[in-house]
Amino acid sequence: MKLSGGVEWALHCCVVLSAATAPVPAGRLAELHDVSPTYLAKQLQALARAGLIASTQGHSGGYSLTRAPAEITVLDIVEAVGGATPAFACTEIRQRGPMASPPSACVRPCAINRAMTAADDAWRTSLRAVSVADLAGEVNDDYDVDVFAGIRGWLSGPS
Amino acid sequence: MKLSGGVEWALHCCVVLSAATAPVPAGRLAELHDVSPTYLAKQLQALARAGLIASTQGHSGGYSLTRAPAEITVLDIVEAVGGATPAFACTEIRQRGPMASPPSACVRPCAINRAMTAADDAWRTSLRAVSVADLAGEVNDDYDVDVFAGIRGWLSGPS
DNA sequence: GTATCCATACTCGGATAGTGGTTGTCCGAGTTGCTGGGG
DNA sequence: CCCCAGCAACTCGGACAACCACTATCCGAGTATGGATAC
Repeated sequence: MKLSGGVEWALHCCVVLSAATAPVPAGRLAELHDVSPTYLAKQLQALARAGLIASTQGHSGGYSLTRAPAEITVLDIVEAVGGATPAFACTEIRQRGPMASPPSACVRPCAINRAMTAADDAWRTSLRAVSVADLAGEVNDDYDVDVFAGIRGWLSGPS
Repeated sequence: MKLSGGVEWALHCCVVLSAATAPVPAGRLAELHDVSPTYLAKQLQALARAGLIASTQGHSGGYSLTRAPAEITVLDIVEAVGGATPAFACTEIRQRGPMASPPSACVRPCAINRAMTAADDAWRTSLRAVSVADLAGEVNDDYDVDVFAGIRGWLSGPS
């Protein structure tokens, strides 16, 4: 039960992108967060494949959000990077072994599967309730200064 | 983002144990569910280490629940087998890189960590709301016959 | 007949290999912006 | 002065290894049962 560490990177990148005014290259994002540039590129590619961010090639290219920050939920990012398959996969144990239930009696998921799926839904619902815009607002509220103004300045700066 | 498959086995075993009247050996549980006996033993050991089930050694020994089925939640089992560490681990990215926040400004968790932790709490709350007794009741309601009477008979039967 | 002892077989428990997925890395394809020359 | 062709540098994208957790397995430690034996 472990979530891919790249999810955290992707979330931070999306928050930064929501404040950027121009496409940001993957290398610049990696430098800003002090993480492996090549591996971060992999996560950004996953986000691009999911349609959350768009890539601009060539000089002064990079990544930018495709939708308004308020229209991108944390769940979108987590599913794009970490995979959308539920954490729990029922293998239908009840249909195996000497006391196996006949398939005709297994029209609905078993009780264990229902409980795990309900928990998974609760998890997803909680993540769906938070948008990138919400995150950005909270980050700014946490500190007294305007963090994103500083980031914007650094992004447009040299090197 | 994948939950250990052994969690499903452990849940089924606990439901079966809630219906058993005598200790059940690990090998018998494995035969009932048609799974690897040695690997299932590992999961049962984890449950025993967590204090959810007790082992009786020697002839006619086996595993049995230590508490009433209503006092054992699904979360207890999931944490015992799959580990109790949260799925999301914040690495404090905000304190790294050229725009790092000073540690003095990081008294509370960052917004991303808060959102992920809230979702994790929702997941755990959902699992905590279901007990082994609830599962057993639902399983019986799903079928017309008394499933556990059959299982009890098979458990006391030969080979 | 009863109590004791012992051999047996059965149980769990931790230490030990194999495998898929996440982590980390690399180089090639494609596009943009700039520069220089020509009209 | 304006336009165009060429170049160079920068960007992403997918294909390629290394490490760790989950999967699967084995053999040793310990104990209750059952029977045989002595009283």
